[in-house]
This record gives sequence, structure tokens and C-alpha cells, in this order.
Amino acid sequence: MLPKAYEPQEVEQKLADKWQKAKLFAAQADKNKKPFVIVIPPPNITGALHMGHASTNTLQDVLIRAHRMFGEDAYWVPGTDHGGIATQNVIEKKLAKEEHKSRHDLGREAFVKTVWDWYHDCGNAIFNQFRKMGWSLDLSDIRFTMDEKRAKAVYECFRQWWEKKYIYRGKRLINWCVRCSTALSDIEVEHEQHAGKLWHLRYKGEDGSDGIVIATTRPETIYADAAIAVNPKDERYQKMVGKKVIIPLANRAIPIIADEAVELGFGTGALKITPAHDATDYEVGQRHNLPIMTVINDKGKMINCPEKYLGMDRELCRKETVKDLDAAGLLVKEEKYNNAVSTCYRCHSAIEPFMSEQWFVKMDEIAKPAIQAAESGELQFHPANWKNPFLNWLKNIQDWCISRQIWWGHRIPVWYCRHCSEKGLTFATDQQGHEQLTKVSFEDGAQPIVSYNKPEKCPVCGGHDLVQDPDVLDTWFSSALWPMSVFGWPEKTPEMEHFYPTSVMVTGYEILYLWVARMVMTGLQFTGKLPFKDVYLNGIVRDKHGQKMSKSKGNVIDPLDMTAKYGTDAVRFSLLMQAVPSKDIPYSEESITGARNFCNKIYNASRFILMNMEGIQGPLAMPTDITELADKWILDRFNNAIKTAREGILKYNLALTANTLYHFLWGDFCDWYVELAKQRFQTAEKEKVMALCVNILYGTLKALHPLIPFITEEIAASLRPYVGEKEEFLLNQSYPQFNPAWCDKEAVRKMEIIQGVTREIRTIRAQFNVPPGLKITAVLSAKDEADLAVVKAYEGYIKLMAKADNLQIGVNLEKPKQTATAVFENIAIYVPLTGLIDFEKERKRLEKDLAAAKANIASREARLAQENFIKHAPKEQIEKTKDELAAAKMALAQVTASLEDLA
RNA sequence: GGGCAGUUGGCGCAGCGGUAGCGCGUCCGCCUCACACGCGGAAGGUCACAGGUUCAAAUCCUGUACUGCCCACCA
Repeated sequence: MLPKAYEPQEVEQKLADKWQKAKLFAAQADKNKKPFVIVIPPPNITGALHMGHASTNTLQDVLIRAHRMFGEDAYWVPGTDHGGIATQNVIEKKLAKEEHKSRHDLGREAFVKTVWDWYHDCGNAIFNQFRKMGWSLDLSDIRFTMDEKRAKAVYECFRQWWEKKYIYRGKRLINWCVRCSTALSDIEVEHEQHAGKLWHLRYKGEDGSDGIVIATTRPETIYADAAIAVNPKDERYQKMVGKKVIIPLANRAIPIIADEAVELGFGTGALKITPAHDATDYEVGQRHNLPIMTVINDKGKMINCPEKYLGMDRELCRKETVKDLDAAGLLVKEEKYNNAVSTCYRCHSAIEPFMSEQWFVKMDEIAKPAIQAAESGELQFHPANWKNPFLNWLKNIQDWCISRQIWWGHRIPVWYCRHCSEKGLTFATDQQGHEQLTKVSFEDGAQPIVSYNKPEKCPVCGGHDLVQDPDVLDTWFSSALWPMSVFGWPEKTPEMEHFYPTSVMVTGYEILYLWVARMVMTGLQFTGKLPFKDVYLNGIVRDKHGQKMSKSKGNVIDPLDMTAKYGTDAVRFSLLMQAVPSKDIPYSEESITGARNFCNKIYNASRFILMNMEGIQGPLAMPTDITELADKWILDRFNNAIKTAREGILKYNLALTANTLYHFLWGDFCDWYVELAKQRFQTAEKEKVMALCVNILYGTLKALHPLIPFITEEIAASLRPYVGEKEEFLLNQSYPQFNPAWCDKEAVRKMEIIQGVTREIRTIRAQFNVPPGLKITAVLSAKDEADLAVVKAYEGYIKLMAKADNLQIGVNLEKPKQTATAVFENIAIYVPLTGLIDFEKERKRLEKDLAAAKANIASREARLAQENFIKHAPKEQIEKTKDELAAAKMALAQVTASLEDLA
């Protein structure tokens, strides 16, 4: 005997191994089949699987599995991302914790090797977790953004962009993360509202006058001030433009200038201009040819400032400066102020705008084809409202800062001859005594040689002393090439030929610009084709209150804990039930129990059907001579469910698929069909009923398989002999097809009546506490014979489902004494309950019905009285309203009569 | 400052032109021989607000108010 409750753990382990052994997930690369391809958003090798992976990868898996069952050559391409800064940070923390060492203690070479070792350990661990989740990735060939093929793609892109002069090096004000000690691109900077302060500071006139008062949030940068700017229209200051004021504490004179960038109404109307430490100020400085002074270095320490503050941390210097200004009587005012602080998206420390020479990509030309593709609709977003933000970003695209001053990543493929580039190169000796190139300056004459490998010799002087640029590329540089590089681009490989472009990109909306936009741009530029035509943006998994999950909040749900506790299918299904494109998923353990319960329901329904199969010889084909109402009805319901389930998959609305199949299996199949079938198991019809049960159940399992692969595979294996299926794996079978012959509106209508009457009787039973074992009599009466045709024909159904052992059905039957009454459409229902009736309760029930009937009559009559309604509304609508009115009138009469009887 | 979502029973959501559905929770009754991770039933909503379009609006349009997110150089 099978256990009463489904126990997933053992089953899942067994099946995951079996699938992998059978190489079930390998692409067939069958040229006759339409390819359906998804490249996985490569997870960073930074650690454990989280709910975000669980969500997005489950969506992809459902699509891949479903399309495979649709008969396509489905291929889900696995891989991981080296994850640049994020990974370097993790390894540095690990080093610090375990060995109390910094990366500098190890040296560059040893550090990079450490990260590679980590990758070899962690990479496999990630995919073992993926396998546990049942994700149908072909793990025989796992890509990595840093492996040789992907590195070649990165180089090829760099080379082509260099040749086109899209890549350049320049000195700019860039976003510098002091903690990660690297430059970041604009979109790697996040803006957080921060409760800060606005300080009003007095800059005295050079001539000894009161000078001018400015407002700033960053007093520690006053030492780098190059001017004070006012709006040219500002009457208060017009006379002062051109005069000079003294920077407090620094005692240096700077001019007052006029510039449109200054907002009239803000602060004091006067703005200190610090070109080296603020992006707006930098532009103002450019316009006015102001000198650029840097007072904060790459470590966040003060330089080039009054001696007192030299070497001080920028935060401390702010406090000290304010204190000293106050003491000097130059702090006019201090007010609370909420400003947006730029922070690093990896470590959330405050970003320092920083002057430095970096590598950039000129983006405007590259963006053009992408803009065109989105505008023309060739590129489709799901949901569509991401199109405009996408376009808006592309149309205002900024040059991309691609160099990072970290060690883990694709080294910039540029070399310098120490002889020819002498003055442009700065070297330092590291802690291991190795001489390292630390800084490159094109301004000072560094000459680039673009090459993947170290060149033999300098093309200019023939010298052999060549060194590689110390920086690495932004991790998103290799990600941008992912849909091509996974297939071996730039080589013309068969995979590239067959699988590119891919079918759909499934990823989170939070990386639309960071990643999706860049893939679109590179794909179009290098292949002339979009890397995918559909972009499905999934939401973020949040906690049940809509808060982002984070370790610090302690609201993280670990998917592996949950799969251990409830089974993988339950975790998958709970996510899918809520998978509406682009909507965040509020997630809690309760939503998993709901899905677990559903899995258990499937298991038990199957167990019941298998029990009843004992002694029956399979296979049983789906019967073709369907005459019984229940059979016609369930086929219609099944057919509909299958159709909607497929539509949901094609429209990327997997919540629709999940909900449809859930309600079909539980609400229709289990609650009504199987319940009705129980009675027929005792008759000669048994085999036919079993044939239907087994085939419909099997079909439902197939339809559910992409969503919950384990339990469906497990049960289908037991069912297979009975449906005559030879193929071992559901994934290799075809998805159930909509069958027009099974549509039967009439059967659905008849069942509606039976279910309606049954429910009324059940309600009466429940309200008057009729003991479950007590069979009752029910009287069904109507004015017309026609209204009773269905209940007469299927009285057996009602008797069984309502637990009535006697039904009296007839036209205008008399209402018995001591009776509870109800109405369903045109049918009056009397249930005599001698001794069980609580008259007060019954009156309340009836009065409620009375009010409802009256309200219904009033609204229908009002509508039908409207000339315009009759004139404009479609015929069916008018008919429907008339029918409803008739039914309401009938109900009113019935309820009124019953109330009178009570009195 | 601009843009995009959301606002539906206690909670979480679906519906997106014919006057409301689901899951959880609550309450009542059931260990009914597949399932108490279950079965039957009930209570609970004038679909944020104000206008408009329409015979008809939760559903379309306009505006308002909150909530969340994204973008932007107001120090």
C-alpha cells in the first residue's frame, strides 16, 4: 500500500539522477525541428541559490519543458558569470576572515588563482543545486564568462570596437567606489535617500566685505572649490559677479561667476563649484575654464588641503570642517536636508565622483539599431510597458566606463612597450617584491597595442619589454555578449547557426539596462540579428509584506530549506501560481503549503484511481462513444483547461496555466467527476469510467509536468501501462492537444443545474445540522416540465452528491410540512426535516433570500425598462436579463410562500 | 522634476465593458472505506476618491489622493 501522503524527497533525488543519466535535457540540434532556446542569466559564482534564482529559473524551465513537449528542439543553455566586483568582494572577505589577509598580501597572481580555485568548487555546487530544483539544463556543457571561448568573444568585441574607435581612453569625472577601490559605470550607481544636512557657509569678500553665503551638503570639499556660481538672473548677486571671495579655512581667493546651472530658489542661490568632486560642478568648471583641484584621494582620504586635515578620512574631515567653520563664525546655518546619496550597487558605500583616466565605450552609434528594433516592435517586452523606459534609456545613453581597478575579470587586452610608453606608465613594487604596472596615462604618452596575447615585440621599437594594462573589464562587458558567446561566437559554429538567435530572454526588470539593453546592442551590431525577440521581465520575490528579502532584515526564505521541507514541486508551483509578468511576488511559507497540499491532492487522486485499476487489464484507450453526461462534461472541462494552460505558456502568463490546471484537477476532476464515478465503479461501466479517469488524469499530469516535473513523472510512471504509453519520460511525450470534438456546452449547462441544485440541498443540510449519515428526501418542483428535464434525467447524480436517498420531482408539487426551502433558477427545492427545523433560522435565511430576489428584480426591471438598453444592447444580453428577471420573480414567489407557511 | 506600476472581502492576489472570483485566515458541521496536506457549508466586498464616455464601468478616459519602483547634475 502506498503511503497516505506524498513524500517528495526520495522521489526527487531518484528522478533528478535518472534524468541526468538519460541526458534528457540535451538539445537535439535537429534541423527539421524549430529550435526553442533560452540562455540562462548566468548566476554569479558568489554563492548560494536564493529565491530570485528559484523564481526566474523555474519560469525558464517551464517554458523549456513545455516547448519541448510542443515538439520543438528545446535547449536551455547553462553557464555562470565570473561576477567581477561581487566575486572579488566575497573572496576578499573570505580571505580576511579565514587567513586575516588582504588581496595585496597575496599579490595579484595568487589572488586570481584563489578565485579560480573558488570557481572550480563553487561552480559545481551551483549546478548541483540547479539539478535539485529539477531545472532541465543540459549540464554536459557548462559555460563560464571567463572560460577561453567566452574570453575570445570579449577580445573580439573589444578589438572591433577599438578599430571602429568606439573604445577610447579619457580623463573624466567618474563614479569611484572608495571601498571597492574601482571606477563604476553610471548604472552601477544607486541613489538612496539619505537624511543629511545642508550647511550654509559664509565666504568673505577678498576686499573684507561680508561676501556671500553658499549652501552645501559636502563642506569637506570646500578646499577644492574653484569658484562660487550664481544664476545670471539672480538680482541679489548680479553686482557681485566677477568679484572674489575667500574660501574659509583654506584662505584662498576664488571668483564669483554666473551660470545657468544654479537653481534660483534653492539654498542661498549661491553654489560652490568643486569641479573635481561633483558632476554638475565639473560641467560648470568646463564651461568657465576653472582649474580642477582634487582633495579626496582614491582611498577617501584628504589631500591637498590645510595641514590639519591631511590624511583624514572624508567623513571625519566633514565633521571637523563644520566644527572649525562654526568656531570661526562662518557657519551661518545648519538645516536638516534629505538628499540623494550615490552608492555603490555592490557594497552600498557612498560613491565619490573622482577624476581619473579610464576606458570608455562611445555608445550612441551602437544604440541606434537597438532603438530601431524596440520602436518597430521587432523586440517585444512582456509586459509591454517596459518598452518606453527601455527606449528612454537608450536615447539618453551615456558613454560606458568599462575599466575596473580590480583583479578579477577579463584583463583589458591592451599592452604597452616600456620603452615607447615610458612616461605614461607608473610602476610600483608589491608586497611580494614584484614590479607591477599600477597606472597608465595616455595623456602622458602611453601607447596602446591591442592584442589578446602578449605581443612578441613592440611594433614601433621592436622592444620585448611589454606589459599589460592593469585594469579589468566591467563584468557586464562579457555578459553583454552572452547570447552569442555561449554558442562560440565569433567563430562560425554549428550551434551559432542553429540556435542563434534565441527565443526569449527571461530575467528581472532590475537589470534591463545593465544587461538586456547591452545584449540587444551587441547582438544587433555583431550579428545583425536581435539575440532574442521576446523579453520576459519577471518580478522580484519579496516577503509577504512586500519587503525585499535581505539577510539584515532576517526575512530571507531559503529555497533549499523549503524544498527539503515541502518538496521541490511545491516550491516551484507556489512561485508559478503568482508568476504574472513583471509583478513582484510576495512570498511566504504559507504559499508553499498551499502548493504542497495540491501536490498531495494529485498524489491521492492518482492513488485512488490506481487502487481501482486493480484487476483491470491495460491499456485502456480514451473511449470514443461518450454518452454519459458526467463524461461529456469532464471532457469539456479538461479540454478547456488544456487550452488555457497552453495559452498561458505561449503568453508567458504561467500563473494562468498553474491556476487553470489547479482548479481543473481539484475542483472539477476530484470534487465532481471522481465523486460521481465512485458510484459507477460498481457497475458494468467500470472499465469505461476507468478509461476516462486514467486518460484524463494522465493528460493533466502531462499538462502539469513542465510546472511540477517530479511528482508528475513519478505518478505517470505507474499510470503508463494503463494508457499504453511506451515512452519513459513525460518530457519526451507531447503536450495534450485541444480537441474540438470534446467541446460540449450543453453538457456544461446541464451540470451547472445539477451542481446548483446539489449545492442548495447541501447548504440546507449544513444549516440545519443534518447528521452526515442521515439520508434525506428532497422535493424538486417547477412550473414547467421543461425546467425539470435535467434534474429528472440525472437524479442519480443529485442523490449521490447531496446525500438524498429519495427525490421527488414534478410540476407544481405541494410543499410538505416542516420543510426547509431553497430555489435554484426555476426550480424550487423542499427538504422536509421533521424535528430538525429551526424556524427562526429558516426565517432569517428566507428573509435574506427575499431581499436578494427583490434587489435582483428591481435592477433587471429597471434595465429592461430603458429604451436605450433595448435599442443598443446585443440580443443575447437582453435575453439573459429577461431570463434572470424570470428566475428572480420565481425565487421571490417561492420565498414569499415559504415565509407565509412559517408564519 | 519626469516616467511607470499598484490601490478589489482580515491578509495575499486574479479578473480588465454586461453590477465580483481564487488561495490563506475566520466560523459551523464532519476521522464519509483516495486525501484532516482532507470533505461539506457559511460569514465577509457600494472593486481608493471625484468627474466623464457608454444602453451598461471594478473593467475605458480625465483628474485627485495615497503606496511602491525606475530615471534625472537642485548643491
